[in-house]
Amino acid sequence: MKFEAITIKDIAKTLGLSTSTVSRALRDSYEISPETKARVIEYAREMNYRPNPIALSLKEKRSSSIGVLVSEIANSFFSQAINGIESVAQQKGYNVVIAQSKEDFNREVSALQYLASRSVDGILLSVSSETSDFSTINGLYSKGMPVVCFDRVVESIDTHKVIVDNFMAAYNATNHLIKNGYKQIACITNAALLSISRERVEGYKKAMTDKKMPFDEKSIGYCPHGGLIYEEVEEVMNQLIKSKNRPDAVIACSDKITTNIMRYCKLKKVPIPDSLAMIGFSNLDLTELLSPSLSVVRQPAYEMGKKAAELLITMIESKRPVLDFETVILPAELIQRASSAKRKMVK
Amino acid sequence: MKFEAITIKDIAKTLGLSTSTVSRALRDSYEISPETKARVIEYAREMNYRPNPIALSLKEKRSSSIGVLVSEIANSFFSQAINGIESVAQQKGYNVVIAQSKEDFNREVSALQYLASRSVDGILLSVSSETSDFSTINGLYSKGMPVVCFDRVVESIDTHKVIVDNFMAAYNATNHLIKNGYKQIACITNAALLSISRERVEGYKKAMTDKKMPFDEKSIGYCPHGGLIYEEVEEVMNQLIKSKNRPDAVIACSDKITTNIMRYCKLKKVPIPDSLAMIGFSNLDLTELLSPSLSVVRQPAYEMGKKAAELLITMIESKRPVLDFETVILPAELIQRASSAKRKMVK
DNA sequence: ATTATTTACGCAAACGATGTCGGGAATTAT
DNA sequence: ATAATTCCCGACATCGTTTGCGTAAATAAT
Repeated sequence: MKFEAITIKDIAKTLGLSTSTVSRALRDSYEISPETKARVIEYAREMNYRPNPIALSLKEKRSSSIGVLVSEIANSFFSQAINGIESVAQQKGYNVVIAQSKEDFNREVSALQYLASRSVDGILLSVSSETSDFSTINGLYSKGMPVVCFDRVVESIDTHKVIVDNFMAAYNATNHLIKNGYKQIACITNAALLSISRERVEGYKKAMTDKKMPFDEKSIGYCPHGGLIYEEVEEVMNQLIKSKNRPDAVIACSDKITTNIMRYCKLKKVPIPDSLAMIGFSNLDLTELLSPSLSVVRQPAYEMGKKAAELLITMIESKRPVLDFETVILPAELIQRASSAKRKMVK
Repeated sequence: MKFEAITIKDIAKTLGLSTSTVSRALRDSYEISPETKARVIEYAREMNYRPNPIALSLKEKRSSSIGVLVSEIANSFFSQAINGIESVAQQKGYNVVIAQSKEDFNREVSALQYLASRSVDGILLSVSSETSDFSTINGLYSKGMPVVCFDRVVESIDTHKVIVDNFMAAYNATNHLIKNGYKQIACITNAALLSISRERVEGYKKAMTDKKMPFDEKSIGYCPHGGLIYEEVEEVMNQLIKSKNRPDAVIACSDKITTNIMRYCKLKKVPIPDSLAMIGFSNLDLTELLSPSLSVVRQPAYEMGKKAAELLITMIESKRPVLDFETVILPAELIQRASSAKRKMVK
């Protein structure tokens, strides 16, 4: 089954003209007589002619499309970011090709390879949590593929980056828990080597040391798959709950980790916040409806996507190599709700 | 800034061969001597050569990509469906271009036009709630563009369709409320002309009449934007709550309507289920964590996406026009939780 | 009337890859 | 030794579109 669209050739044939004349008539060239123009335009409209973008791409060496590579679409942060990306792309005449890595390094590499081979003009990238080898993306970038990183950035490549102030976000979230009277605060985050993990852990550590709170490396739990798998969160939580210094509060550093901790507490009947307070990074729009209503760090996902897409399109359309790179740092929003309410003074 | 990939021409030039020879060597043609083959393959590997898919598309008149048009990516049902689509596409060598209508008819038409103009080999469509004029999609389909509808189908085109048994899903959900003792059951759904709305309303009506429950058209509320806008849900709820026959239970027929009713009840302090029980269509994976835990009708979104993509690719790859169409009807799952718990006998 | 200019269009090349055809050289058959 | 066959490879057209260049006819300038 095949869809055959009408081409300039068809128009030329029926109208007894050459393809060049038709092409020029459609582009309203001064070289074409008004009568011919009218004939061509009328017929093209009638037949609902649309230029074949593939032929254009081949000729122009650009596809007017951008690739987006994220770990998972079914994640509120990323789907909101994609919304932002789409809004810009649509407006600037680009279309968006989306690929998912599912936090899997091999899938990431093959997705990049695909996007690369000239089918997209640029790439918006948020690396998978497994990725520690950046040679694929580095290779593409050094060959001239415009790349903008967002959220999870690659330090080793020098390009535009759009991130959230992860340090401050985690610092503020931790501080909020401290202020509300919690003493043993744990931090559960993504894979250790991810930029967002490192920055968030730094923020957490800084808040803890600033306030001279007790903590050690055991207070920090890592989820190599970003919490995508319930069991990895369960394991980390089991460790923490059973440890000598059982935490009375936890800060969850990703969307999936946040919801999986809630699930864990529900299953294990750990009351929040009385037995364990929590605040989590999340972009779900119904965290207020959870039981208990959830304190969250909310990232400006839509704006991040928008900004990243704008930067990418600027790079793509720039005539000369871009050398001056921007790192846009947007603030996250701290929303205080019941899950991190003031600690009840027991004893 | 431009990314210039290596081409067959470049290889031909450096190796002192013709492009045809290089092409044949890479495709392992018997016409090429083993030595030449080895030289070409080795050099291509070294330079990380990849055929330009755009050139291929132009020649083969196919792009190996499929378009997906949904109302909104940031919707758990659709993002899960897209996951299913992607899994099939990836495996069959297609890539996925995603477009959103945002429940806006004009955006839907322009997205279809874009996808159409030969840049995709087929389209997976779930129409927007505003759409009542199907001429664009009908036109494309009649010109030979393979289309598979899923979830929200277009009756007027005869093609493969993948849906949920909306009638039974709504019937069972309503019955569940009846069994749990609720007397005045309202139904809030999407735009009236959407297939899913009609089928779900039919299921609701059947359950009500079967059990001789009182209801009239005023018990049914419609949200033209599919609940995407809080205010439209608010208005419908206000009407219902203030009506003479105030409902004691409600069935919400879409993801967004479900969460917005919960939000409404929280804001207006309507206790669930004591003052208003509810069950809603939802594919969120944390409805159990809501307060109260939410009874839901869960659709097999991933499977639907998978099946729809499989059918579409079959259509695309079929040599002769497909005439025998399948309508796949999958069952939805009813999950009973606190929000629709047995009615407390007041009075 | 001759030349210069404008008008309005067609021809051909290009983008990258593939497939058809054809042909020179080497090998085998007669 | 000549004819037939095989082996390798190159030239060319093609997909749809744009664009530089060429040019016939019409008009304007001399």
